[in-house]
Amino acid sequence: MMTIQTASVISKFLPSTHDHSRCIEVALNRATVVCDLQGLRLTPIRRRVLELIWHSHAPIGAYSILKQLAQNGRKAMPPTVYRAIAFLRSASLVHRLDSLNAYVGCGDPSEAHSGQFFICRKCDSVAEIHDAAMAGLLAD
Amino acid sequence: MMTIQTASVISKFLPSTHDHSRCIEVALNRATVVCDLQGLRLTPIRRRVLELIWHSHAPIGAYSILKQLAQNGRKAMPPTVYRAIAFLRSASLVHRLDSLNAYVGCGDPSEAHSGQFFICRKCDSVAEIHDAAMAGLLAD
DNA sequence: AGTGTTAGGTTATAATATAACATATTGGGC
DNA sequence: GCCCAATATGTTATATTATAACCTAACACT
Repeated sequence: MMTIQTASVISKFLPSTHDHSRCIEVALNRATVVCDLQGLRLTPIRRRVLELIWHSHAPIGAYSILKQLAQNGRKAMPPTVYRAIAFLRSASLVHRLDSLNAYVGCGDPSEAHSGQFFICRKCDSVAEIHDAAMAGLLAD
Repeated sequence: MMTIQTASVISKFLPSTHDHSRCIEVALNRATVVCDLQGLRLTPIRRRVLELIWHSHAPIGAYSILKQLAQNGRKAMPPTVYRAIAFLRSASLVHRLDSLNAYVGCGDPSEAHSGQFFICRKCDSVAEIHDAAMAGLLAD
């Protein structure tokens, strides 16, 4: 038996009543700042994809993003979306949820990290935690 | 900040020198017992797929299993493999590693469980742990 | 303006997984 | 042993997710 500690909550489940437009606004503003600071280019496509991912706290699939991009007049193909996702992930603005083949906005893009997620089966909403001490097991 | 505890090691990384034929043998024997006890049918296809998954401690993809099944005279199609995998997973004999779209034998099929995995980037080998207390976060 | 770098467009295809329906095999009651 | 219902497998087609490869456009810097 071993012990794992020091997990911190990055984002919690929010009540369905929360003002989500505020979440989107905050996320986009943060993204702008993060990219500015790091000399990254948050182009219109990348910004739009991030906005679509933040449409809710539920993870969204790449082809769902693609459909919505296409609706807005743009004709978009898969590489467009996957490139935007790759960029956003590399900037820690978005995480991939492997178990769902889907993507979700990161609540704390201040620095690169990998976290763990809890996915609500009722509302599909996601909470993120970060555990800094798991490496302990690797000593075995 | 919150604390998560009580993670137990289900299977460790093994030295590359270990007698892997023994691992396969043990896994197949355990599978026979587990299925017997639960009234599950470990058919030749299912047994063969389990054996292929246990070919090493590295996770293996469904289509890789498929190719190897096909080599042995059987002509196999995707549903054959996916059904066998579904059965083995339902019996906790195999786990899916979402991040790799791949499957790995379970070191402790004694009862249903979901675990966490560490994947060695050098040898692709997998170690499994189980954490019983993560539900604490859900109280939020 | 010229040029090297990064971003995006376009076409095609790879890799993973399942739907839907047909056939075969199995285990259990009689 | 025979039949039936349930389970397992075969077969065909297609859905879903993701990337390769190559080309053009926009940008940033001199």
